[in-house]
Amino acid sequence: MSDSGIKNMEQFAAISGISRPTVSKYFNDPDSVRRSSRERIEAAIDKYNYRPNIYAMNQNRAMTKNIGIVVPLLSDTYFAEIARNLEQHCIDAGYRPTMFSSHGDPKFEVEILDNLRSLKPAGVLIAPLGRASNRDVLEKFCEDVPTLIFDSKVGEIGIEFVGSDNVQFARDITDYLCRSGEPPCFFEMKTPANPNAHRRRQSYLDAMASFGFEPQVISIEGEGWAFEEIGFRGANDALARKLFSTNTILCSNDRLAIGFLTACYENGLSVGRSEGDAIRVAGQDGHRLTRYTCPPLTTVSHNYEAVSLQAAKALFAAIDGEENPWKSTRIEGKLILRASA
Amino acid sequence: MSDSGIKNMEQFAAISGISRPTVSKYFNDPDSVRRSSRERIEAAIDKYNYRPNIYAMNQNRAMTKNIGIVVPLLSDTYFAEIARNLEQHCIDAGYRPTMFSSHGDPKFEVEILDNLRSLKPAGVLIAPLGRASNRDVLEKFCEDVPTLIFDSKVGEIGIEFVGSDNVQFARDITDYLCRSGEPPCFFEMKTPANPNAHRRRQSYLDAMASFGFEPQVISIEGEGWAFEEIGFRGANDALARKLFSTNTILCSNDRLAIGFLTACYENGLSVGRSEGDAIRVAGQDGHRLTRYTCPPLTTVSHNYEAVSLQAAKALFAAIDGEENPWKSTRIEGKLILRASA
DNA sequence: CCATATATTTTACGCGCGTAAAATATTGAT
DNA sequence: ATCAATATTTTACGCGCGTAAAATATATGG
Repeated sequence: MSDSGIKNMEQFAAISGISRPTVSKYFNDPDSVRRSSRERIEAAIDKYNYRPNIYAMNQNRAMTKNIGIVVPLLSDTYFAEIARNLEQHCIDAGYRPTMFSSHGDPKFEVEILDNLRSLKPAGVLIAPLGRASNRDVLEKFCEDVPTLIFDSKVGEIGIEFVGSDNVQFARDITDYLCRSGEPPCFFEMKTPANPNAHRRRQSYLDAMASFGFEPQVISIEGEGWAFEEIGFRGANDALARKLFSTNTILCSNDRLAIGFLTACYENGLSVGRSEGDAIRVAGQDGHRLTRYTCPPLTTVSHNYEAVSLQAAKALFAAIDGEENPWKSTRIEGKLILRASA
Repeated sequence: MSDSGIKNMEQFAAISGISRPTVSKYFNDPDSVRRSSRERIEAAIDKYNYRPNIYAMNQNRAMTKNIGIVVPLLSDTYFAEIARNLEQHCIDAGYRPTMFSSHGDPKFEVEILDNLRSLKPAGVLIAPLGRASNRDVLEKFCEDVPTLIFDSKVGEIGIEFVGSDNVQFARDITDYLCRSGEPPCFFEMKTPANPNAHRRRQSYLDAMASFGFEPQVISIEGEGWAFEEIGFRGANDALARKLFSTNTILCSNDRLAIGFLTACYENGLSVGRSEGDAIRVAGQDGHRLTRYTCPPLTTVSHNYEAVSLQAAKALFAAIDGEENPWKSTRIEGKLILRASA
């Protein structure tokens, strides 16, 4: 019964006994028509299952109800999780979200922005690739479309920036590791895709300095987004070369840490904070699988819900015309203590 | 310079010295206009960066170039991976894919199909939730829109079914486990969301019978898609109750196996196929992180590329008008031997 | 070079809906 | 009941493009 013979709003309006423009108003905001009209329209909708043609709706409208959600990599559970949260917030607010993944490639990112323009979105939520992003394209896009950048800050552009407080992440976990055992070294990619990695490293250095400990940073080779593999190889290599001056490793992120744990396992190093353990390993991000590594990984978790809610609300406010000065909102993470450190 | 004053195809056509309908033809198929026209149009595109209004393009067209890709859960790396592959195939074939996640909830699945109708897609690729899917809605949708169901078969509906050969998965790994040590028991969820789980169990039973071994199936409680947690709890419980009559565990899928490994770790059971190891654990799916579990997990991997390619090609053929009888294509997986078994 | 077949472009019209402005209905106070 | 003020509906027009049919250009064969 999905096609009940009603082809357009004209016919639907005729059958429900209301003028077409009133029906049009109803679909844009059910509360903008008289109660009696609304009831008649809704009865007719139930009866004939009519939906307006979405293309005709949007073609002559300055701004649609579409919102684009762009992340660097949907197969990364962190981004999948936050994208899911954002999607729900958009739906709840009456928007039509569409998700896009840059697949770790700046060319795709540019292409997505290009396609997004033609969708005439009311707004866009984007987690840029970071270092690899085309800043000019992104900046131009922000000028043309209400855009909120989250996760990785790329200049002071867009409505505002919302992300995690990576300084606090690294400070708190460094603090914890120093108090509970040997001071950690910092294990990271030499050329990380994501600028947050730099903040975490710097915060680690600052924390170590404030405690009066000598810091050590191990920067490993590797390009791309296969962090587990990069961490695994890097750890194997560093272990073979006995690079570590401490038994405690703070990884720049959880996925590197997962690779690190595998290297420890294959090198016969027992990971943990107990007497007989050889090494302590911690991560950062609160990756969903860190609970199930062996041993479970000590980490700092993003506050997914707070980040996505803040990002969504700020975008909606901007769409509604609120003019606020650019700002950066950084949300604290939560230390999660597990057996690995 | 994105807005160069050109507002519509009329103006663009005038400037490039070609009639508007010819320009329209060009955008629908650049090869359908004379070479000289094409070159002039492309020069003008470069110069003025004009793009047709996507809504106006689609509102008066029987069929769009949109393709919907629907998966049960985008945060599950298996679906994220296969969705990514499908997306690329659609783009390569000149379609505009849009990804949707049912978030494990049949209500969302129905809602997505409902929204999809109004997008007037040329076709849809859907991995249904499975057991929980609303079959009537899905069947009706398949009648109205060219739809290809993949991963989980739900009746003989849609263009064809494309998925992995789960019978072969379980047979081959059971075979391997029997030959290389004690025959395995089968560890699964009692009420799995995905019908493939049943095929795997049955195939395990058949394989065991053919070898003349006594099968054992451990079916654990748990609802939803948090498979690692369900596997972890189920394994803890089963280990405590000493339910296993063998030292070899074949898990119904990798995510259950990841939880199982964690339980082994926390119970002090060393997992592996070496002399001193207490237990062997294997999974099925080829989850991307199984390489980095401790120990790395023996599994059967989906042939992601073959599944997605077959699904995409079949859909495109149907969109192009090819009428083929419904069929089921099941693609073999590849045994991946690692340290866990 | 001409006639015919074919490829390409142009003419002409309509799709389904948004929206300003005009017309009408409703409300509230007197 | 009356009248202004306000809420709601209707009139009237146009958005940007797809597409069938008509007109024209190009290719082919003799």
